[in-house]
Formats: sequence, structure tokens, C-alpha cells
Amino acid sequence: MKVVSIAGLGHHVGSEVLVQGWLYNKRSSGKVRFVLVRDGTGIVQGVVGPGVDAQVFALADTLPQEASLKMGGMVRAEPRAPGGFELAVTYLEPIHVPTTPFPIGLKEHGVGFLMAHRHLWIRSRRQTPLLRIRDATLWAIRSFFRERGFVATEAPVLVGTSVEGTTTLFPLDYFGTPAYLSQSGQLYLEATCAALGKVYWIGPVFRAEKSKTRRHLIEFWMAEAEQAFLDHNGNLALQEDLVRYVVESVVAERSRDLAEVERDPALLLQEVKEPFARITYDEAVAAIWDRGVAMEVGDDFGAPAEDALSHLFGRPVFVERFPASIKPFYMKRDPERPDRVLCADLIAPEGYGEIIGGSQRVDTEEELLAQLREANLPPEPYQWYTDLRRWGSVPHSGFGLGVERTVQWLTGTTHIRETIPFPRTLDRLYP
RNA sequence: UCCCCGGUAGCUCAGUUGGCAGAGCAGCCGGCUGUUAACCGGCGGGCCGGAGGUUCGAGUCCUCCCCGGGGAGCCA
Repeated sequence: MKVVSIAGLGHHVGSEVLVQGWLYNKRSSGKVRFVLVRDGTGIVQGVVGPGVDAQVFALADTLPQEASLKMGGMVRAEPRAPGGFELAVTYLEPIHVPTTPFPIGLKEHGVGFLMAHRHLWIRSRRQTPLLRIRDATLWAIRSFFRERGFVATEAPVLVGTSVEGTTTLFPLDYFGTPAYLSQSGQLYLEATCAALGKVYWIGPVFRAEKSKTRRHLIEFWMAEAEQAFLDHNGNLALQEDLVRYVVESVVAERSRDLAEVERDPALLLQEVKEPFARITYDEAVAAIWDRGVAMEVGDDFGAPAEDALSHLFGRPVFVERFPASIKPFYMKRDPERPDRVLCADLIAPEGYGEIIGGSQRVDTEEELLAQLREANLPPEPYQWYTDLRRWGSVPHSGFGLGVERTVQWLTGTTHIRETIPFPRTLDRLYP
């Protein structure tokens, strides 16, 4: 019998095939046994009916949840079967039979219990589609940049200096020298950008903030890009193209998984159909006040303010030109208004919040040194970075997209911890 | 760091005014010829998070501690 994947069973109707996987669940009714097997691509129901070998019946009765096995039989279309196809089982071969019950049952579990069993939780019905959609998201990002001629250039994860002066870093002992886990690869991308023109990387970054919300991870993945000769407006256009490309790719590629997690693909496509909304920081503050949320001009947006913005347009919105005082030192000032910077945050709709932060970068050494001073940062550790402005400095811009936040939006997932295989959260390093 | 909620069977939870520790699921045994987290009957299963206190009597009330969850701030 030919070994096939469950996702591809539709191509084998009428043929005898073999699937290899794990027993997800079993049910029975009189003389019929239903054996649900998952293989990582999907779940199929095997039916053990009249006329089948007694030994197969016995196995269908006794194999426990998460036993690994091979199941063979004829594929047939069956509207009563989950997924529309089922296997008329004639062959069952156990590979490994657990001797203790699988901890993750099919009924409800508490979050704490699930997180403590994350290594097993990822096998369950909602988690596998989420991880496949995450994969599709990462591939879409890579394809987009590749098609646009960007070069993948990795940034180091072990670094000696901070990127965002404000954010807390994880300190390390680097053979006697203080070092940190990177919170962003951006400064290094600005260097490789001057070597290669258009660059990107996708990698893990670390924030030692004691954040405890459904939108934060201690370790998360960023997709960052940097392009020479790209100005602020070009930067927004690039981000918009990327986000639309990712949404359309994921919807095209993983519609079955989106259905499995009960996310409406039509809504996602509609949200990226029109050009994204663009408002300035000042317009955003006015809109937030208008929605009855209190905040001061000059402050960054709090969670309620960001939520209000997120629901404003029914599509992603760029909030541009923030006050320089609340943004990092490397952002270029708005020539029309020197207390503002040429930056933008992209806020996803439906309350999913900020998924991109980006800006045009400072491109003269004098200006950069001045802004380091204003940020109370010492120039020495940043000398390699300020050096970039001494030889052939050009206008350049870039951004960082939060991969998990994006997957959260694409899948409609309430908590960010389900969008990465092994989330690192406050107070949880196991498993 | 701050605010709120919780901790009772392997899991999810109920437990009244302080008065004998409960259910569903999972496990095991049996039944059912199309199940959809199947269903029906039976069986086993407890350091009520920990320490102290009040009381004739504490899962229940009080104090402290530990652990978990939700949110804020900060950010992607």
C-alpha cells in the first residue's frame, strides 16, 4: 500500500493507501469503530466495520490516545466524516503503544496546565493549524523579500549595546565582557544595507520587560528590512505591499487551517483590499479623544488608545510622524516639523494592535551624534554605527514586523502564546 | 513593579449559614451496526496549595507565604 499524507487523501479516492500517524481519538457504535488518526498534515477518520479482521477490531478497541500507528485501507468520500474523506480500514499496525494515559484530553484544560505540557499541547487540534499558518507566514515573508531582490543577511543575537535605549535587556557574561541578547537587528541591517542595498532578516529578539499581557512574549521573532535610497513614503508602500502579500499568500495556501481555527479568510482579504489608512500622530490623538479615551499629546499610545485606533478603519492603519521625544535616537526628523520624526507604526485591525514599527533613519553623522546625546547614550559603543554616516551615507529606511503579532491577527488568536511553538513568557521557561 | 481573580480526584469544576468530600471527563469492566469532545450502565480514585490562628468543629472565617491566571505600564 502506498504511504500518503492525510491532507492529500482526496487525490486517492478508491485506492488502498497507508497513513502513518498518531491516534487522536476513537469512538465506537456497536460493531463499528471509528479511529481518528492525525499525521501532522490533518486528521482522518478510519472506519473499522463488518467483515474486518478480528485482530484489527481488537486494536481499534484497545489502542490509547496518541499511540503511534500505521493504518491502511481504501479511501472513500463520505459526507459524515470530518474532512469529507475516510478510510475503510483493513490494516492496523501499532508502532508504539503508550502505557500511561495522554495528559492532554479532548475536554477543556486550564491555561497553566496546558502551558506546563506545551510539548504535548502542540499536538492538539487547534495548535497544529496555528503552527502551519505560522510556517506559511514566515515563508510568505521570505518569498516577498526574495521576489523584491532583498538579500537575507543575519544580524547577531549576542550584542554589546542596546538598540532601543528604553527597553530592558537580558545581560550575559561574554568571557568577562558584559553583553546582551539582541532586542532588534536593525542597527546591523543598516550596515549590511550599505553593502547590499536591500536587506532583511528574520530572527529571534529578546525583551526583558516584565510584560504580562496577551500581546507580549519575552522571546519573539521579528522580520526586519532595510533599504538604501528609500524614503519615508517608500517605506510605508513597501510595508503595505508586504502585509498584503503575506495575507493573500496565507489565505491561498492555508485556507483549510484557517477554517479549522474558525478564521474567516474573506474578512482578512477584505481588510487588505483597499489601500491602508494613514493618519498622523496628531490626527490619531484627536481620533482617540473622539472615541472617549483619555491621553496627553506627546505621550505614546496606551493599550486602550491603540485598541481604539485598531477599530477605527476596518483595515490596517499607519500612524505617522510621532513626537521625537518618545521614539528612538536613530529616527530622522520630519523636515517640516523638527519635533516629529519620519516614522510610522502599522496597527492591525480588530484590536490586534501594532504589528510593524518603522522609520526613515538619520543619515548625517552630526545629526546622529546630536540625537545620541539627547537620548543620554554614550557615543563610543555606537561608533561603528555612526561610522556608517561617514562614507557614502544615503537616505535609507526600514522596519520591523512582529511575526507572532501578525500570526495572531491572521488566525484570530486571543493570546500570543499560541502563535509560537514554545512561548517564553514572564515566569515560564519550561518546557 | 502595580491592580484584580483563582488553587478541592490525573484533568475541568461544584461544595449552601462553619456540621460525613461531590459531579463530569480521563482510566478499568460491560453494552450499543455511522460515531462527530459519541452515548448508556458499573468500578477504582483526595496532604481540599503551605504554615499559623479563631472555633466544640474549618474545604468554608482571619493572617502570612508559595504557585497560577487576567489586566496595566512598556513594546512588535
